[in-house]
Amino acid sequence: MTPADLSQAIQAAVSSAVEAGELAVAVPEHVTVERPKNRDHGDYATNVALQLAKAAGKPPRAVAELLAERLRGITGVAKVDIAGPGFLNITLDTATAGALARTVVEAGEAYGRNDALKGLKINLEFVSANPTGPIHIGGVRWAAVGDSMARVLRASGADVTTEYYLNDAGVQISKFAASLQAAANGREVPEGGYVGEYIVDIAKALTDAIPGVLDLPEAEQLEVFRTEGLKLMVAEIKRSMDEFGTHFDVWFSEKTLHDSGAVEKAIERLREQGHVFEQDGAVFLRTTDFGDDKDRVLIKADGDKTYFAADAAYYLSKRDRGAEVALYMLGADHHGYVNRLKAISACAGDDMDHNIEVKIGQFVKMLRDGEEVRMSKRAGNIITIDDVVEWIGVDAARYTLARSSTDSTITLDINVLTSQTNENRVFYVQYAHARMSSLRRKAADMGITRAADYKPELLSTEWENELLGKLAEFPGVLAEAGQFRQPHRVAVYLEGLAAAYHRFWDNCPVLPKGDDEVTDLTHARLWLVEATRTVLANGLTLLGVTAPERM
RNA sequence: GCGCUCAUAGCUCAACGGAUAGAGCACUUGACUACGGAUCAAGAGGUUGCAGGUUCGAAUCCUGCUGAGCGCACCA
Repeated sequence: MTPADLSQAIQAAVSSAVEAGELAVAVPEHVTVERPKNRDHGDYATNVALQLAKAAGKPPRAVAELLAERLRGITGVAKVDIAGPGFLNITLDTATAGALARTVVEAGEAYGRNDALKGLKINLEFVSANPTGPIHIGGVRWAAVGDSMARVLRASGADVTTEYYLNDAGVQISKFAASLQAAANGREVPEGGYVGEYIVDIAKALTDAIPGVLDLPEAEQLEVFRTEGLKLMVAEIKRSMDEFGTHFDVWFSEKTLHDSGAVEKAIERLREQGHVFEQDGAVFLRTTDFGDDKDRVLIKADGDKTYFAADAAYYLSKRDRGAEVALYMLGADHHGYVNRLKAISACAGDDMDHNIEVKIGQFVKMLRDGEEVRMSKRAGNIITIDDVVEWIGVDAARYTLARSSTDSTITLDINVLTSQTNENRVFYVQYAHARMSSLRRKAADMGITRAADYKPELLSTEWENELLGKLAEFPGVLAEAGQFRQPHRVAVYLEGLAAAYHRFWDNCPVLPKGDDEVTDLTHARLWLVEATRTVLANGLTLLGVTAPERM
């Protein structure tokens, strides 16, 4: 019996009490069932009586009593207690709790998947760093979190399109091209241009690929550096992302929005909605109607479209392509954009509280030898995604970056992470998986296979009960991670699961020693181990981290 | 000046409005003739930045304050 099953059973109990006229409340849509921290509080606890008490006009404990009567009649429920202000503490019988292990093993990779977001079409945009340099550490955080986000959302049934927005039009690209040209000609990088090894590298790659480029007239030369340099840089970014295990379904070019007339069309559509006005020769969107602190220019007095106008066209493109929710993941330096982005949605006639979501992620600080390493894309002295992978590997990087809430700034100590000590929590989790894999190999060597006549009631120790409880939590954790858009919950969960397994390991021998017989308990524990291995592997996959058989 | 975000153990981080705020690291003390000791057990470590408010209950929600980061273009 999973917490979800129990939740439904409690809902049914509420309905029953309502129908019997004992409780005058609306049946709640969702009943919370959680694993109490304190084991004296049973296998599961619900606060539903506390929440219904006010509406019912009865003391919480009286409501709890009504429900407890009904819950005690459910098959598999061993005990129901009322505790504290009105919590219901529920204990399952051992066989019912243990049956979950087999359920998990049989579901395999599908265990944990749920329908919390079924049918929701989400466009998830992340990273989207300018293609004028390598992805830096902030982008790496988004690559890790965004990719996990996509996996988590899909596991909850959402239809997700991942997207990288390439700012391949405009002034920054011109500066990038000019910087390449300068480097190729051995000249000083122009004021405000890009410097760094990668500029020299790309310039060289470009002149190697197109030998006659330096003989062209300046203007033509610059154009070649612009188009070809951009291609090389984007290819670099794609390679880095690929090596990082991060996949984008769509690489969306800003330039195509301008070239196709999509920007003009977007402005027209916003005008039809009545939120566009003209002033001092420029065309504005009245974003202040929807919470922005000033109106935003779409077309400047000189006739040029702004970056903001392209943003509006891009949002509409996402919606036109079928996304019900446009989910943006932006760095903290872009938090000022949230209101204007949401206003675009509202100005287009959409629901700004539903059709658009903007997640802001805090910065990543890096320490080396106890001092902060400063990073500046434009200054050249940068920590790139490739550096991070080289230093700590994809698994440790993805796990470490994805295990914290994006609301938190995180500090990564390069010395610690390069030393590969067990401070990298990913090792703790992966080690648990390696141990289970080892156990599986060992069992196979001994000729032991899991018996079909699984006897779940034999899993009766506190360590087995705790581990089973953890396994049962997984689908709920996944659903919450999806609903709250917080993939880090998966990592936090996995650490708890790994800890529960390590404790089980220390207290519950699985395989027979010496000449001991293979017993039903051996088989039952093998089911439990395999179930745990399955969930650990499923969770690690959601984070884009490998589940090693050996370490 | 205005706005957004953040503030939890010495450090790095958790905690759908729920019961005694949890992990890891570091520190102290134990457990290897058991399937992988990259593990486990025990101990110590907190006025959840400060002050009010909302309620059965607040780290969580509201207000004010303090501190930090970031943002406030007819730039991209």
